[in-house]
Amino acid sequence: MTRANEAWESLMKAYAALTKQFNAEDVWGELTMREYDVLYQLSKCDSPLRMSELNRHVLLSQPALSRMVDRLVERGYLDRRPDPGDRRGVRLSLTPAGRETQRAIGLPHARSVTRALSVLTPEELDQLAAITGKLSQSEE
Amino acid sequence: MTRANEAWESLMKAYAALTKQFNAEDVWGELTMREYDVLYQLSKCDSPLRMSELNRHVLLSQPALSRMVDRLVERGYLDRRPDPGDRRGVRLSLTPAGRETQRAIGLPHARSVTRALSVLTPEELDQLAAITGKLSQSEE
DNA sequence: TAATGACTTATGCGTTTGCATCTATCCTAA
DNA sequence: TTAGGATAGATGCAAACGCATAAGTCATTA
Repeated sequence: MTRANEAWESLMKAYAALTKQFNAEDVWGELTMREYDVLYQLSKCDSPLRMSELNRHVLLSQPALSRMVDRLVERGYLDRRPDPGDRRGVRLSLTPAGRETQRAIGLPHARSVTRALSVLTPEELDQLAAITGKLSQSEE
Repeated sequence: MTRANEAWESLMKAYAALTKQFNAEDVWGELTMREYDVLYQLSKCDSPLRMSELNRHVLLSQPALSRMVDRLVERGYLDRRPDPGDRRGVRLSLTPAGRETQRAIGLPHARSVTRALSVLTPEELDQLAAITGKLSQSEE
């Protein structure tokens, strides 16, 4: 077992443990965690996002994301309109209700995250962010 | 945005990017990545594992795991038998075919992992393993 | 400008998932 | 010993998923 494999296994284990814990918390309201993730990704952009771009940040297949967006539009959280510059594509953004819902869930969830990671020192948090940042960057 | 939240987001992003990359590689044969994970977890234990114990290591709901085990038993990868000490429970282990399949997939996959994490120095790999280890430990 | 191939999103379809619940067994204490 | 609650795993069912592919648009080149 190489160092790299141990590190990856440990990362997966931490991801699974934390994800399960966050999922079990009673903060998600009318959304699933995956749906919240879509709203969160959109909340970070002020200009509308392309489906394909959003798909890069979400752990879902393209068809699954397409249908999840369907449902979120239907339910009034998302605005989907044709991209004027490229008629193949769409531009996605949060509706006011979507933004509101994202905030309402994001606040308590952010507190859970802070609490769960409070076993790490500030230095360790910085190291973790730096190292994982390096990993996702190398994929592009 | 606190340090903790930045670290968690960066961890999620790295997990998503790497998972997608590994999933796209042509090493999984007749298994999905999730199924492989079950076989891998079992390959690490020499004594049979309880379903509930296995469930702690896998990112699946209890019913979903129960049925996935069903299918893996059906397909000849897993052996499921009643636990003699607790008649509510079952004891899961790999069949020879299951062990063989796990190895056949595990080898090339481990190489992919090594390659993907080769952007990190040995020190960074150790730090990553230590920090994420601390995170999953604090959940127990 | 017409043809070819790449790209973006949507849809058909069979499989898998999660939630709620059920059954069976275990454990504790009256 | 037996009633009540906890725990382990399985099952019914609707919702969501991934794979393969379709439909529409763009970009290149002949």
